[in-house]
Amino acid sequence: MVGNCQLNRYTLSMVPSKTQKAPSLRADAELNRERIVEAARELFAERGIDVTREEIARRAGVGMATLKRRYPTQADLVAGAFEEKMWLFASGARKALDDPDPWHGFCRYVRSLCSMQLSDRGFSDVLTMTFPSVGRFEAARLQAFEDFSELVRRAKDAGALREDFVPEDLIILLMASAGVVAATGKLAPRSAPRLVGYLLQAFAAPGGGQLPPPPSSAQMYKAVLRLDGSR
Amino acid sequence: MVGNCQLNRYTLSMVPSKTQKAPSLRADAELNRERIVEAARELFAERGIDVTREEIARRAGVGMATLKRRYPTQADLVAGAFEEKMWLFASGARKALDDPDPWHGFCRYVRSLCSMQLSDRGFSDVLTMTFPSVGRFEAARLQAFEDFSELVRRAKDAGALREDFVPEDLIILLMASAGVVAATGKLAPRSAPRLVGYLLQAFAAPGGGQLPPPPSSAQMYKAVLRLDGSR
DNA sequence: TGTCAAGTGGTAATGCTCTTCCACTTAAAG
DNA sequence: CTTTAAGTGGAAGAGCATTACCACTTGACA
Repeated sequence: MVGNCQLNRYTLSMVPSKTQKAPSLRADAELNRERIVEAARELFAERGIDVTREEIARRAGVGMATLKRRYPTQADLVAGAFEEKMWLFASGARKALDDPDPWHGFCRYVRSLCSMQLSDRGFSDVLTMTFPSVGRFEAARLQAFEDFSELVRRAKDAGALREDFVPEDLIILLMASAGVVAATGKLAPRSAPRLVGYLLQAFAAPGGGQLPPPPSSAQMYKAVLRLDGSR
Repeated sequence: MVGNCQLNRYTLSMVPSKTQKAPSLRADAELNRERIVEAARELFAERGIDVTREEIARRAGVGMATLKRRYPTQADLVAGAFEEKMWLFASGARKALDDPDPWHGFCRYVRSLCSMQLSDRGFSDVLTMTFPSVGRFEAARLQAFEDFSELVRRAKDAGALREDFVPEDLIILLMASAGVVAATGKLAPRSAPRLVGYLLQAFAAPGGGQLPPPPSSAQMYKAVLRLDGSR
């Protein structure tokens, strides 16, 4: 499932070379492929991974047939659009390990993931909910999970992270945050970080930590009712 | 479900009488209507509010035309299926106010909402995400929000709830929990309460509180990949 | 019991997206 | 420049869920 990589230091497989994916594609065809990926990234980021393929083709300026030829299914397209970002997600955990203060690295990493979710609804979907391209990202996911687990160990040893925290709690946090992002739409930048703030405080062994301010009551009300045209 | 019970306070508006909704419906037609609502409740609970209307008609044992006549849109159907539960949701906040210990009432209420989400995916959807029947439940929602706000005030006065908590944080919690429920499928009963446990601890002024145990790593892995046939 | 409007289910029509097919275009190699 | 296979867009077709229609059935009331 995890694939054949496994990367002593994931250098090679870390960045999947494009030639690997497109071994021999005519120049114009390759250009079209890139346009498609770009269009998919934009639309996924704006509206999540459920945008229609026709719309992607339209924005990319290609015909449906071309899209279909390059990326036969929605899952292929999602994989193509988010592969790099998944590795960014993974490399973030590795970078967090470099932080001399493991708890600081932990918080920074979690917050950075939340930011990624906020700036890209599609990525938020991919990380947690509705998973169309199952084994596609497993290498990256596993790598991130292993590094994060090590980070957890260190943060516990430093006495900053509660002992009963388990790495799977990160997944729960990502799902929770994704739920908030999906539900609050435009207001997400105000509410999702607040959730994360609460959770980081709950994860901390003693007390510490700052809590971001909440959105206003009226804003929240509109968000729930979707009166603001979100989603 | 909640029926015509409930609390002299908001007796009238609390329970929308069925005669109001169906002023004069032939006996057999009324029976069919009830069958539809029942079928919708079952299917919504199992698979969320996106089940196809055709399937609902099939389970109810009526034709599509009948369904359409009674409940022209999905939103009408959702409103019909969840109206009682929304009032249960609201009355829970009122009941929580009766608790002599406001913080205890607070926690119990929040946990009960989480339970409702767990036992009914559709209700989880209705409470937070994708909201098709906008102004339909607003009376109940508003009632719940007011009572909950009062509960928050008391819990703060008792020194049990942190001062910077705002009632809107409950909505964030519900959205977060809904995200976890939606994402983890069958595993939700193990993961959503853990999220709520963390959050309640974060909400508490000092420390206190129990944290439910997390699901196993393998389970979580399968949940994320949707290998368990969930959803 | 007879009447009839309310109520019913099947089916055809609509709308939306994805998929398939095919004649035309064009990059690339000799 | 010529050749040709890779690549292209549009249009037609298939699948699915919702909506509209219509001839038939049945509860309710006199």
